[in-house]
Amino acid sequence: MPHLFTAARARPDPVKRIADPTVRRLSLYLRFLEEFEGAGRTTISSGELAQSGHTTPAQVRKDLSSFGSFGKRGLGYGTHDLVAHIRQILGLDRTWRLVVVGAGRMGSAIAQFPGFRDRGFHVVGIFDLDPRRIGQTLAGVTIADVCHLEADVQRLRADIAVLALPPAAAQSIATRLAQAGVHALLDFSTAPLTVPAGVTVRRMDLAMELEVLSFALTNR
Amino acid sequence: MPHLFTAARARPDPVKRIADPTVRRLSLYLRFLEEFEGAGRTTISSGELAQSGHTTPAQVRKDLSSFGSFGKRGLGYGTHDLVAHIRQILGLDRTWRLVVVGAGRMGSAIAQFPGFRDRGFHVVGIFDLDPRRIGQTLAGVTIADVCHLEADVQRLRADIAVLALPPAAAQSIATRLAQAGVHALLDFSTAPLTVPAGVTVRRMDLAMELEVLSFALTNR
DNA sequence: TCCTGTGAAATTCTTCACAGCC
DNA sequence: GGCTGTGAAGAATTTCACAGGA
Repeated sequence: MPHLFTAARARPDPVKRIADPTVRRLSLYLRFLEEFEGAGRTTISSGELAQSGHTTPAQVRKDLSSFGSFGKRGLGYGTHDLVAHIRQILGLDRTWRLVVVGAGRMGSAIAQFPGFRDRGFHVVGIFDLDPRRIGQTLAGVTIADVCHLEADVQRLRADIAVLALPPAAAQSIATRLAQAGVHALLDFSTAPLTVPAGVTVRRMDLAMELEVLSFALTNR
Repeated sequence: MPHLFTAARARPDPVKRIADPTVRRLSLYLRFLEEFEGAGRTTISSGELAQSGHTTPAQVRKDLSSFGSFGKRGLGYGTHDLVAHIRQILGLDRTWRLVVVGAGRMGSAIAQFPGFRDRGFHVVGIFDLDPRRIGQTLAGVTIADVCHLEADVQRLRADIAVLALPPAAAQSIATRLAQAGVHALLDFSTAPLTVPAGVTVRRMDLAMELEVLSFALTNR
């Protein structure tokens, strides 16, 4: 069956072939490490990281070992050091230019999400269809008309787009963004998108998560 | 290592032991089925469902077969029939009472999310700390003071709580909710929560998803 | 002694392939 | 002929367990 998300198939190994769950955990570890670092801890063991992230020490070590040997035996990992490594692995040693498409309640909340800017994600554009919204300012950015999406996205050199749209509109916007060279989409709408190879999509599906909770409550 | 989410361990088998990815896909299938049903289709094959959900026919059949034999060989699945079955499996043949804790931008957007009510998730309570917000009305619900959270949650008979709070506040609220008898949490804050056994937590972590995209863009 | 790094084992999840029924 | 249901095979991910360095 044609699997339409052929995303990270291009080269077989930047280092090996990293599983998605591993990447997600790295992101978690990073947050704890930053906390630990802020608290003045200079080293941390896989066990401590595991506890913070609700996982196991072996998992932590495996995750990190896909990228190199960052720890010292008998001691643990140097906090500062490991922060730097993980930031580099995740590509957080630079800033990313974000656009938000859809300036409704959800889009507005996302655009103003605290902790975007400080983590290197800069909202450089916000788009909407509604003439009453266009021209308003949100998080220091003026809402633009979605009709020049392609040109604006290229001019703004956007790396990532966040879609906060009604499901009916999401697919067409996704296609336009992909065509305009945006290779990463975060989709808050409820319909899964079909995108060209080379474009990565992550879904934030509120309804789905609630339904999983409903299942859990029903079958416990 | 003590794995703190011992949630669905209680009984070994309501029907078998359903994997999380399976449940998520069921939720997806349901949405497509409803669309198909709305379009007047009376039957659908595993191949068609697979295409909508970016998966394979075999996967669809396996997912469904964990719960019973709903299809007819040579024909496919009866659309209406399968909708009813999946709704029942997911526990969507009833309504769920939701509270939203945190009425900031994100909390407000969530509380007013379209398609909650029509999918059986009724927002029955909204809570905040800020005296300026308390007393305001959102989606027909008056924002209440978080200080009587426990009593209110019990009075409202809340099943599920959505947390849209700063990470620092999330853990304490989660603990209070669990104690008040809420067994399902949807957490939009960035810190993973530790909860008593029997409570299910789902995370919606915006920052993590962006970091996964950052990784994908960096390593392709 | 403490804790990392890592092959090997165990487990979980997906795909295959085919018997069975319409 | 077409499509489901499912055991068996295969792939991916997690856990184990232990060698090896600080």
